[in-house]
Amino acid sequence: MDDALQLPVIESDSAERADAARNRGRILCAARRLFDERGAGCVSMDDVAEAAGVGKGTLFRRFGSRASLAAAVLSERERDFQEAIIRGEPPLGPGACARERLVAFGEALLDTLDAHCDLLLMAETGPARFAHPAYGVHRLHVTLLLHEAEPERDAELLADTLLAALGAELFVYLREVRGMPLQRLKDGWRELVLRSLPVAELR
Amino acid sequence: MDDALQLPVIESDSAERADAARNRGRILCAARRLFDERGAGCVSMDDVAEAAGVGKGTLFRRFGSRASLAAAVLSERERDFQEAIIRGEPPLGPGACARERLVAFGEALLDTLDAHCDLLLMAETGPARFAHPAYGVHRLHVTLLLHEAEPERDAELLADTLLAALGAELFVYLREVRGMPLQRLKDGWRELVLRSLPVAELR
DNA sequence: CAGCTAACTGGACCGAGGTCCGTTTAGTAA
DNA sequence: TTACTAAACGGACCTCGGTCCAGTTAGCTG
Repeated sequence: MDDALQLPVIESDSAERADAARNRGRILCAARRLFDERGAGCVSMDDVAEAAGVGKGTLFRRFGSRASLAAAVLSERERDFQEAIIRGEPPLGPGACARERLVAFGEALLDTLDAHCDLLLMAETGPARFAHPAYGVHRLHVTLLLHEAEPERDAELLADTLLAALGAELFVYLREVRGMPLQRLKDGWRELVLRSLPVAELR
Repeated sequence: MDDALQLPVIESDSAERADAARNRGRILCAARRLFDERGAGCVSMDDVAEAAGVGKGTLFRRFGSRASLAAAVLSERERDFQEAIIRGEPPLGPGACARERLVAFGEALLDTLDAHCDLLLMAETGPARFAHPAYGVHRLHVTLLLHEAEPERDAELLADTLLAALGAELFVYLREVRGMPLQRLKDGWRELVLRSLPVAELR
């Protein structure tokens, strides 16, 4: 079924020179450490370059932008997440009905946001969110589920709309400014999804 | 009823010195002209300062940030919009049922986005969106309507969630990258709202 | 091993948003 | 008119994301 949507987030370039690979490793390692120590918001790209013992040009050659670097640091988690969605256990993976899978998808994403909101914020800044391959995967997944639950619906649009409710900026605002607990956001998501989709008739 | 929510977007500071007022006017005028000529994305703050014949410090003293300047330029339109919401004709203003008012609200906001998307994008960049008073007004309005339609619901959270579907970044993505026509977004909004709220029982 | 080239490197550089602070000026009180 | 002060002014300056390009090097080929 939807196995076809497995897009590797990071393609290890087969024709990558040894020094390039080494520097990529150094950069990722240094970035991970700095983000962990100070929080992603307090680390500049110069900091990363210096900590990795690498010039700024190299840093940007490897990871075209700040948002991209954040995404790369998160790629492991994202890969696991995609794996769980595509081949994992229900209700996240195949086997459950579309509505339940959607609810589980959102709740899992909210957990990820809770754990890495500063990094995700950095990755989703500005239009970067929509450009990132991970967003494409999420959108496709949600679109397919929506289509499965209700084929007549405008699933494409609704997918992007629902995903907007799981954006990092909104999340941070709701949690930190409005002070809403995580569970409340999950309940809200569940309610939103259940109301937006009809109950499956034939099951 | 909800007349109480009228928050003036721009409070003309009563104790504002004459030179300050003059410069504020110059800046707004120059900004409006430049944005109009080149599009908001191609105008730097230095450009605005120079065109207004004012130092950069003055520009930032008057309007603390780029996002704020954009908001100020939009404030006229926003004031009209708030007026229409609070005291205008139904279905946007009071008189229609909450669901219809919500649908109308979103459609009107989508029209505004369509007309001024570059300015709104500039105004909503990053966390600025949530900080702006206009967002507060919109949120309050939507919250009250939701509460009216279904008092048991978590209206606070749902309001922010629904507003996320009307964000400028999402709008630009849907229109320009995904190529969706405006009417499609309006239909999607209507569908989303109607499904999220129960039909009024007593009318 | 020598020669070649495509890829990589790194730091100088740029533009833009935003801050700082010494100077100027509007408004007021004597 | 003069003296005084709080406010406004403006441009030098800072930080930071991102680009450029001259020099270097990995890895292949003969």
